[in-house]
Amino acid sequence: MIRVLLAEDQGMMRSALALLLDLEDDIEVVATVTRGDEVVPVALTARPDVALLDIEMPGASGLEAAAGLRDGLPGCRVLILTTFGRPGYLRRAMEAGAAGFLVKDGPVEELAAAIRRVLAGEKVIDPALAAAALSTGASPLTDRERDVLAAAADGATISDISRRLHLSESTVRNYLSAAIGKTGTRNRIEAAHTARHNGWL
Amino acid sequence: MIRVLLAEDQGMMRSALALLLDLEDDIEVVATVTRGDEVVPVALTARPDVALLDIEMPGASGLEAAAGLRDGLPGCRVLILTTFGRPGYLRRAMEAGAAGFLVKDGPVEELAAAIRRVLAGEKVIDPALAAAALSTGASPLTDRERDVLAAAADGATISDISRRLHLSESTVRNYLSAAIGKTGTRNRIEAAHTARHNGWL
DNA sequence: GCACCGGTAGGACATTTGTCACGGGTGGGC
DNA sequence: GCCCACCCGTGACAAATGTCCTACCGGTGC
Repeated sequence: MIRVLLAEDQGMMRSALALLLDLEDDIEVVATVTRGDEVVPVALTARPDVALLDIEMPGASGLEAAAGLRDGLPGCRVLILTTFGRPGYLRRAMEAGAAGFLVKDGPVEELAAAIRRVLAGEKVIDPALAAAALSTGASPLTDRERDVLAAAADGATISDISRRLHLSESTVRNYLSAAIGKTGTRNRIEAAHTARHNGWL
Repeated sequence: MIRVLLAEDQGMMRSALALLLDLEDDIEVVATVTRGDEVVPVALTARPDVALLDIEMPGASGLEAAAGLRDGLPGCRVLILTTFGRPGYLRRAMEAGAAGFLVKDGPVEELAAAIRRVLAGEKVIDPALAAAALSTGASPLTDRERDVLAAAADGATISDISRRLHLSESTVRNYLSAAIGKTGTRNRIEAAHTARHNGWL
């Protein structure tokens, strides 16, 4: 039996996946969690062979959880399952030691198949997505530029950001300008859009 | 047997729900579609008793599809199933003649139960959500304000919007200013956030 | 040692954005 | 007929935003 840990915050998706996976006779869902920060502690006692992680979760992202698992439970394979096939997500998933990356499109049968394949040591990645990740390249944003852009993306003004990040207003303007330039856009809103689209936020 | 039409664009969710519903012995999924604009045509031949509609779909939203069904196939009950419990969504769903409104949290068992209840003529609505919808109130935005804010939300500048909507730049500024005022926010980004959060876009 | 990059900051400047006061037009409700 | 809401527009003004240049500091790589 393949022991699976399932991390997914959306209730209906979580229970549907758990039910479907349990229908497979070689797969057993040994634990389900709803928050990213519960993944590692629960995995340490449940000892899954494969962890199926959503990315967008409260507490911690699936990518952070993947990195935590690599350190805390190295034998456990990580399979990322996400709504958004953003190039940056795939890149970061691989850097966090994930063995596979699936998007929540495509049929459910893919899922069980992917679980068996990562357990056999294979890497499971959508080829089209891999190509997109390679062509898009790594994020051009520095850490600070990312922070500032993320803050600006939810409506903060320059002075809000400067207070929130303990920077001078001039510095914030410089970072924002740099982020806009590097993303090839015309203002902070477009910059935030393309950064999000590419998984750079 | 309860005949169900399932409209959901996300592949894994769609097939998972279809499978789970078919496991119930009094429910039969007679059609699945992936786009909002396929709902009515398919329903006219498949003749479902209940239509289970996602809101965010390509082609047309589930809310538009619900209105189409009310006109084209009045006997069919509509059950909206969505990720976001936005007050405005619930309000618009009811106005479009929906019999129920479920969020994709909570267990899958709720789903089959809700289907049976709407077929029995009941309205199925999360009480907490109903309270939020009532307290938030209807959208204060006029049609034009909504259009302009929506355009601004994805990075368009004033002159972009004026060209896209065939308005003068001054007019666009006035509408944006009005939208910012009515949402009680400080700039277009915050205005877009709260409008989206409340389901006004 | 030196070049380079990232973080931080200031100043000057043009552009964009947001506000306000005002006007006109249209259509619906009482 | 009158009022009101919505549509569309102008002009002026203040505030925020975006760009560019300069500068200093610490670390990293050669």
